[in-house]
Amino acid sequence: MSSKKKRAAIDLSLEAERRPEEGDGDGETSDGGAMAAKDVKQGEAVPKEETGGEEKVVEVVVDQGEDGSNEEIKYRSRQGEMMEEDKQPAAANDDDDGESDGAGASAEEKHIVAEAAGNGDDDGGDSRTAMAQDELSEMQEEMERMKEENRMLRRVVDKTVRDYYELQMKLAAYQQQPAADEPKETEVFLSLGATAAASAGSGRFQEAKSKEQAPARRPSVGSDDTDDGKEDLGLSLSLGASSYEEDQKLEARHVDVVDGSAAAIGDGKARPGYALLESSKVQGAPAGELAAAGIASQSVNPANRKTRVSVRVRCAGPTMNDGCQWRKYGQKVAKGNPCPRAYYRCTVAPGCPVRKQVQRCLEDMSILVTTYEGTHNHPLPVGATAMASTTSAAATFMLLSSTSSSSSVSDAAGVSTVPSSSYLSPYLLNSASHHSSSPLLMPGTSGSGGGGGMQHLNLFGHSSSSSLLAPQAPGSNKYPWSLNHPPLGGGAGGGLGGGKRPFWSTGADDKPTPALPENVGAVVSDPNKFSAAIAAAINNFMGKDGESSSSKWGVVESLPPHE
DNA sequence: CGAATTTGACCCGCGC
DNA sequence: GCGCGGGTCAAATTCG
Repeated sequence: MSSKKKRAAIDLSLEAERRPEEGDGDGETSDGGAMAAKDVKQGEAVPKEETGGEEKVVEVVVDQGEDGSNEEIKYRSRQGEMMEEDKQPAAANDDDDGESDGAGASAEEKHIVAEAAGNGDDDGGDSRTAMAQDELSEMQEEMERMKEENRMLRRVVDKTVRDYYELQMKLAAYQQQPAADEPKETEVFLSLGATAAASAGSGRFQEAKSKEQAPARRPSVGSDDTDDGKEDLGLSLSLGASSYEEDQKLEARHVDVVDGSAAAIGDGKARPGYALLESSKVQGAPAGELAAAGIASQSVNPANRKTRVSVRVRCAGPTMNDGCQWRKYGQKVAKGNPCPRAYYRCTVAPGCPVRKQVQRCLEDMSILVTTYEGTHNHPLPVGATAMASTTSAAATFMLLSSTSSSSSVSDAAGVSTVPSSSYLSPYLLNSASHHSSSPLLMPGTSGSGGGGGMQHLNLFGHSSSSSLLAPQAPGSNKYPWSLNHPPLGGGAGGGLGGGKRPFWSTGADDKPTPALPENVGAVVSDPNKFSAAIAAAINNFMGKDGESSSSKWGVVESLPPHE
């Protein structure tokens, strides 16, 4: 009856810092505010679950400086209220600083005293000793004053901190209220990256959702229309989990790696053909592999789980190199997006049920949206494993973050180490179906208001404009990928598996990549780099308040295929 | 010649 | 019940 659904989506975005000169783009952005087909799709899919569900959204926006350092962090509730980044850590630090300052003062004082005494002993002159003593007393007085001042300051700080906590609690309570009322759907949206990018990204998500959701739900994010121009590109990973408690329909989790410019794909639609994730099938990968992937074998969850992992990557090739071998078995133009959607099947192992859909993002044609479904019944190539591991971790991290967000969003930053991501291991991993039993996940879904919800986290790097991978073939085809392109290794050639065809990822050798920044590199082309990029994003995110290393955001890029 | 891709047709679920 | 749209199948075609 009550087809309750838990849905959690986490979106992690790695935004590539782009150079202005690369921004010439090819006018791909011409599609303006048009919604990406996948967005539409998502929008279509979500409605079933979200109709009537009230959403709670907490958005974390991290502004990044040009160098990628985080300059500003804000939490934004769904209702649009925005409060300054919880200075909790900062406040604590201030407090500590204050104490340490005090300690430092005392130490200094002692030092001075000792020095004065030493001088006196050395010189032995009365007058000089008297002068020293006068000086000393003066300094002591000053010290006293400073101490007093320090105490006052500390009181002020304490009070401020208390006030802050109070406000935070109030906010949390306020945010939880709606969730309690309508536990069906909760959504946490976290974005990291340039404000513009983040808001743009969230905007897109909203855009996608607004399809089926009440428009009023996300007032805070606005102007989706302006997103197009931003072209914040990069890699984002979003993880979503949805469980249909109704009968054994299926519980789906999907991790989307989405760039900020596009919405997550996930359509939670239950399709018959999705019965790919029976845990029983989880057997192919050797333990070592699983371990490497950060997957701990675990209690199998009763079948009926579908895993969907959506990866969005700026990629010029027909597909991104995920380390697996794929064979194209179909292509179709989805409504709302002129770019055809290609269907691939994993050919690494004969009976592997894993499939993937690849489609260009309408908003930014340079972005490739790859959605994986199912679980491999065979050991994964190293590259695929790496990606699986990373995306899993990212997803897990997101979940954890969002989980804690219900009480205190700031905790998200504290979730630095995400141990086993097994439960989320949807991405290409055999054990994809284990996730649900994860204790970590549970609190997230159930705790956040009883129904689970949608969580979104975006890690955006700085976004500038224009696509990194500018138009490959300037005269010929505006969107070469939108046409039936020769394989280029993308579909079936796939990478590490030792496919016959060289993957385009390595095509860098063949063809000089136009305007590709060295640091950008073909991350996507190399699954390891890809995962590294995600990891970097996560690390960056976690270390945001620390001296956020100006480390560049991972740039998920793929080199254009050689033609 | 075998393998992979293309592409139109078919199937199925969902909304109206 | 019908139409729409997404996903899959399989014959035809292309490529190495």
